[in-house]
Amino acid sequence: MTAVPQFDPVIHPPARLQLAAALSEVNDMEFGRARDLLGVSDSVLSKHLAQMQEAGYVRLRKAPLGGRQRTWLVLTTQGRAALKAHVRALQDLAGIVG
Amino acid sequence: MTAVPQFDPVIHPPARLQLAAALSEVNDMEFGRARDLLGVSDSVLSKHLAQMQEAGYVRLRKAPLGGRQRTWLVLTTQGRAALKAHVRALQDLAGIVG
DNA sequence: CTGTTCTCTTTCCATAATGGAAAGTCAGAT
DNA sequence: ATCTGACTTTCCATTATGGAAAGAGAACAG
Repeated sequence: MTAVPQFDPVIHPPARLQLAAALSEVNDMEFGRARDLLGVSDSVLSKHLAQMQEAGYVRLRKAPLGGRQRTWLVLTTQGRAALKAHVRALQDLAGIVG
Repeated sequence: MTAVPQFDPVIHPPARLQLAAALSEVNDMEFGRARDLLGVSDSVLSKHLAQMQEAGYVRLRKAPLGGRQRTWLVLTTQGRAALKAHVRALQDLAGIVG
């Protein structure tokens, strides 16, 4: 047999996986809230977002809130599919049903 | 709410996750077979195994086969549980049922 | 209009992880 | 005693990840 199917390198790393998972449960999330949720610095979240955007998994909506500009993170359909595929791949791989 | 629950750093990296998954489907696997399955070099597999052993997820059984000594990899109960927990954590996180 | 503040981005580093090649180890074959 | 096969360990190079600090843009103060 060849190799085991690879996981999506964009979505697999813990921080990005957790972010995708968190975003999958809401319509959108504020940048600052996501940063606190992951427990990382602004710069780190920003860099992860850049990669996820490049892969088309996340979209950033900039809109004012309380006077100041805020950035809202939205998991795209593609990102949602990638997350789901990851979970499914893992289940298949592990042969775990429940 | 504090941060998102962390994934087990020992079992989360792709190579080790795939190895754990592969081992979860069999009673044991030969070192060489696992190496080919993952598509890595001897040294790399050996190093991953060292970490998984240290975590108690894998046990190595050295036994002769065809005259030469071979190493058999066995996923421990603990390793199996860790894999299962990982999958479940992911499911919970993603809120994906099917 | 200019300076300040808030909210991200980008740059600059430092550290850790991952991978391969090559050298090292060890048991069994010769 | 030596050689060979099957890992293991060491050495290096590359990449990833993280934070701090400097940048950039928008809105507000004055």
